[in-house]
Amino acid sequence: MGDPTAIVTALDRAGYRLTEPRRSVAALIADQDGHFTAAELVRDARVRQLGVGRATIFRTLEVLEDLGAVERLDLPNGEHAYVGCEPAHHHHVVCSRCGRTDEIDDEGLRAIVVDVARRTGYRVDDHRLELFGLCPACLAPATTAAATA
Amino acid sequence: MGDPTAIVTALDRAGYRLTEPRRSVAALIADQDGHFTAAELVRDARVRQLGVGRATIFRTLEVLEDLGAVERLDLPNGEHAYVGCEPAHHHHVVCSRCGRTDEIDDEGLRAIVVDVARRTGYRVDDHRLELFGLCPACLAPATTAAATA
DNA sequence: GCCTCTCTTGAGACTCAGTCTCACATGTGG
DNA sequence: CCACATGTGAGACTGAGTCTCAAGAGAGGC
Repeated sequence: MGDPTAIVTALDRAGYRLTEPRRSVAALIADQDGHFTAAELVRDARVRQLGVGRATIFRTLEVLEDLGAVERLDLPNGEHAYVGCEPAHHHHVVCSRCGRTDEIDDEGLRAIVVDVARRTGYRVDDHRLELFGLCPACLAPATTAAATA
Repeated sequence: MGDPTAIVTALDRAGYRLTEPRRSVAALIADQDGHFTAAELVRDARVRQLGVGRATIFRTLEVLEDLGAVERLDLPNGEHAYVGCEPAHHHHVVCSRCGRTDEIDDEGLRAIVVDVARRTGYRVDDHRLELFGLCPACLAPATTAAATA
């Protein structure tokens, strides 16, 4: 599906070595649909016989998160998942059924943050917004079924 | 600090038995300042020699979360924490230094959710917003120090 | 007050994510 | 093409959270 190049160049630009395992992880991530967990990458790597160790996958994800090439989500069930994404501040809508994610921008939220800061007296440094629901594709059969029933 | 009664009555109303261990957990929670982790409750329980098992603490937290008497937070470092709170939909600002949390209401967010749904085509069923920063109390010495320096 | 029945509990085994260590391998700049 | 810092894999380790199961204890009925 995706193209690992963006991840690889991000690593390169940040001064990390372009090692074989890192390229493999980049390729695995580029191939994910929607969000994915570290465990899934580990499994995929094993299936494809890439010979990439567990520790390396965790380490690479950590690096990529620092670089903003990947973002971490906290799913409602408590799992930690990741999504490959553009390195700019933004948020995600996550499909609870198929795991697809879309990025949403920050706009309206900024006003809320400012307002909350004013009302509570906190200095707000960081925030996280995650929306969960059904994506259009998963929604379609549901509505059709409802109409048919 | 807090009063465990609210938690106890919430359990009662929902038809759960008011057992000694549950009362203990309610008391522990009421005594927490700001957010707390399951591990902290376990430690506190051991320190106070309450004789409440680990499993019970996890189970009670789960029940209380269902009842909305407690809400789960995902801290930026990946830890799962809880806050005792009113059983109504809302969000939290969390102090990164002292762990204090304040509730913030939903208002402005609703508009964002609707807007995102319209633009992405998702049906948004659930959302989570968490703000992180410094509370007024932790902010005060920082600004004072800055002014002095 | 006490009995019974069901819900709840504690201990500890278990699972699984994530981290750490350390000897070995490999990019990269010179 | 060499040297050496950086990165890697195996596997031990940690700690959160779950599960099981026999034993314990609320709560309603008598």
